[in-house]
Amino acid sequence: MPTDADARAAYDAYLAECPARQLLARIGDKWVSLVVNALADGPRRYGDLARTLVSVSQKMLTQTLRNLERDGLIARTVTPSVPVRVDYALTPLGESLLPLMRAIKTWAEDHMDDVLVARAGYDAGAAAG
Amino acid sequence: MPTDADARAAYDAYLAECPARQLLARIGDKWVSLVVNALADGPRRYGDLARTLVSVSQKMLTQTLRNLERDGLIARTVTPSVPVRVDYALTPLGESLLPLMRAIKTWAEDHMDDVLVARAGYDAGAAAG
DNA sequence: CTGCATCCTCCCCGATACTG
DNA sequence: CAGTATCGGGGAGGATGCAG
Repeated sequence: MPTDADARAAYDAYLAECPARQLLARIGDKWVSLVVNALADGPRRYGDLARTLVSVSQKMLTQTLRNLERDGLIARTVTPSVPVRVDYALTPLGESLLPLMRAIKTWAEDHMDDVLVARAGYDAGAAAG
Repeated sequence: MPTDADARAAYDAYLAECPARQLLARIGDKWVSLVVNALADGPRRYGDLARTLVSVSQKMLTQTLRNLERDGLIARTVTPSVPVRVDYALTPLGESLLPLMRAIKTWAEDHMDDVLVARAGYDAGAAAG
């Protein structure tokens, strides 16, 4: 009768369904925030995004775009010319995320210095003994 | 002259310093949000947190707490009794994070259903061809 | 130009055992 | 009670090659 394991499984299941956790898992992803921000000003082509997010690998960019498309946050438009042209744009749902991203940016700009100071102090203390 | 590699390194360095990215990396961490929420109502003991976040391993809980302490978001208080008692509490800086967490939760509750619908539709379309 | 498949590496995290 | 140290599996992610 592994009550412990049961409780853990139940909690894991709960976490997997928790909307806030799902959202955090999404936007916490390294490339998601960057892609969303890159699309904030309007649609962009795949290659354009790749050039903007210089250090993203092709694999991760595609994977990120697919996930965002799957979640209805961005729309993918294929223009069957030669060569093919693909545009990505924020959907209304994706745009509704922008204020939240701005709030996050604002907090970061307001308080990240404090965090850095705390971090430096903690490391100094650890180094000193 | 690998201009490409240079650009990537520069961009990586930029990202590493970007406050918003640092914040996202923090709160995007699976256990950080849960610990912060668990401490929102007041100080808690280590064992108490472990029991609340049922499925967290000792290692990850300690690691998460250390990181949050290092960043000045939570305070660690040791009471040298026998056995030792350790309390964790949000600092003012950590508390300033709560409105942001609430905003995230709000967005999630307002829009996560849409995301789930989009996801189901996408998967259905993929399955159907 | 856009994107998928494969291989391969690294590191995150869980499990376990031990300490003050 | 509150950690630290160590080992090993698994998954994330980069590099490369190929396709439409």
